[in-house]
Amino acid sequence: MTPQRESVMAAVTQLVHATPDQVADAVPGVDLTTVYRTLETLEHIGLLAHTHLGHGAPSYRLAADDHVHVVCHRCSSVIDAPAGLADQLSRQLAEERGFILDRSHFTVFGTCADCAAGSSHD
Amino acid sequence: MTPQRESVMAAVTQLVHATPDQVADAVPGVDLTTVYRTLETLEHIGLLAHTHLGHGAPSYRLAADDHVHVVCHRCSSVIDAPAGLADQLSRQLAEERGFILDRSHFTVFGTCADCAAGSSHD
DNA sequence: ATAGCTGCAAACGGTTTGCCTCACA
DNA sequence: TGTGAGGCAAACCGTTTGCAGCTAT
Repeated sequence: MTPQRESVMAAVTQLVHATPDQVADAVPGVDLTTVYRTLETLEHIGLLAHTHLGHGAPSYRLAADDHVHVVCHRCSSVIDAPAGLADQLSRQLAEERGFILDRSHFTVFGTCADCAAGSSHD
Repeated sequence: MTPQRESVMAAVTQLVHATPDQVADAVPGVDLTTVYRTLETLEHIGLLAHTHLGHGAPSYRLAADDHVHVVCHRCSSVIDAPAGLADQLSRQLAEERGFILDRSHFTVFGTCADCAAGSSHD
């Protein structure tokens, strides 16, 4: 655990969800390359997890923070839902196909209630 | 419907799942930029849909081909599962949160049976 | 004439690579 | 003194933008 790694962990902890770019901004003095390499390392040893919350950069968070993501692609809001939301699907995939769902990577897209209500704009 | 658009539709139909790059390879003489713009247009008018099957480029397919994707991130295999797989989750999100799940964009990740069995590597 | 589509080239965002340096076992 | 971590710059991939030419109203 180098100082840079401690800083990156601290930044992700504080930001809850963070792209590599956001992490780099939060840890001035640490090179962006180092941020990428560090995020990868920390994920590999199981401290962090990432998922894709949209078209851009991936979002990192603490692996211990076990929840799934529900993203509105109209307003881009991200809802953190309890991990249990994926349980039934997870069970079904396991039973029918022996497939082990990775919940940490689980994100679904759609239209949130607010956007569905005021569904004027595209 | 220009000739280029017909070609792109034909290519996606034939490839089943195709990245913009793969489409461009399948339609020589059509510029990559045109492929991007055409895929976007065809998606907008409801003929195509795309989802993200991994870290790289998005994958386009016919919108009429209504299924969800299950991806093994160990061997990168893509399983096309019936759209019904998402029904329970879809219902739950609608009831609890008024969230309308977009099935065309639905992809889940995990470890397939084969990789889970021979789980030596990585 | 006008509007929309195409091609080409350049810009762009996000990420990775190569290489050289430094710190510490 | 050798191994791993960090910094910097350049390459890289996928995508978008600007612009000019073409085609079919």
